[in-house]
Amino acid sequence: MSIIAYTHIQMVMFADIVYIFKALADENRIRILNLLKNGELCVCDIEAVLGIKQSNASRHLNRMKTAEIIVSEKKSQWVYYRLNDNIFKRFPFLSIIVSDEVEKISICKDDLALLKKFKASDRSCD
Amino acid sequence: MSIIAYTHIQMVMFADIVYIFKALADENRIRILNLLKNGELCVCDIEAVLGIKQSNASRHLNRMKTAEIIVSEKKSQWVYYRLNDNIFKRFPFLSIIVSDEVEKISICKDDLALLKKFKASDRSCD
DNA sequence: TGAGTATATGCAATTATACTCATATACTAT
DNA sequence: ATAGTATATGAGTATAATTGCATATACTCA
Repeated sequence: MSIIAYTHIQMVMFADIVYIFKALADENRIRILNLLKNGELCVCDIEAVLGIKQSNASRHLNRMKTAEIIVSEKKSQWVYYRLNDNIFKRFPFLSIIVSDEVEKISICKDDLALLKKFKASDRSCD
Repeated sequence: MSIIAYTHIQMVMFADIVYIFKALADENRIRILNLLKNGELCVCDIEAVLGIKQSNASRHLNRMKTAEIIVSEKKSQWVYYRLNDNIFKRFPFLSIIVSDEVEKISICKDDLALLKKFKASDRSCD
């Protein structure tokens, strides 16, 4: 690895960071990030816990995927979404939000309990 | 001070945090926060550095004031805006954004240079 | 008091966002 | 192949956000 690699400073484009804040500026999407902090989930999990329409859940996930906050992986008929480790390393404040701030929100706590219940039920896909 | 004060856990309402993200989800407002990190400024400073209309600057400032990210103080005919220390203590990720992330954005560096030049000129109000 | 300056705000136009319904696509299992 | 399930997406609607212009308000200074 050349010395240039060590002296390289990663500039952030406005588009990147403003787009990230836009992605965070929605109650449903914060709730989704909260759900994803313990591992990957498919669209139907999120749809069920948040109590929103499938198309709506899919669009929120896509918005965060475009902002590179989450990534997706198709496994047979399901698409699993998870937090994008790379962006969390690049923007450390994101980790604080997902680990600390979300803890303070009561709906988010409820969501985690509901997710656990849903995962244990026979309505979950796995 | 009673023991209750020490055991009190501050819950965060969704409205609060989502509103903060909405306030951050705009290029002009991020640029304003960058300008304010070294101290208070009046509306005309911001208007000049960002090259936006006065009414627009005023509205962006008001949006962040409503989200409690900044506070204002009237001094004779000027209104000075500055970062709200309280909210930065309450939401530590805000400090990271304003100190670290904004550093990586080239327009923000340019803005600081422009602000310095503007403040030294005779067009500045102080 | 009157002119000038700084800031806020009503109104209107434009654009962006969130949501739903209906449908398309992709995959599974019989 | 066919039916069923999971996900994505086009179209339409409703609401919110951004901006500029014009104007109102508040203050200063001569």
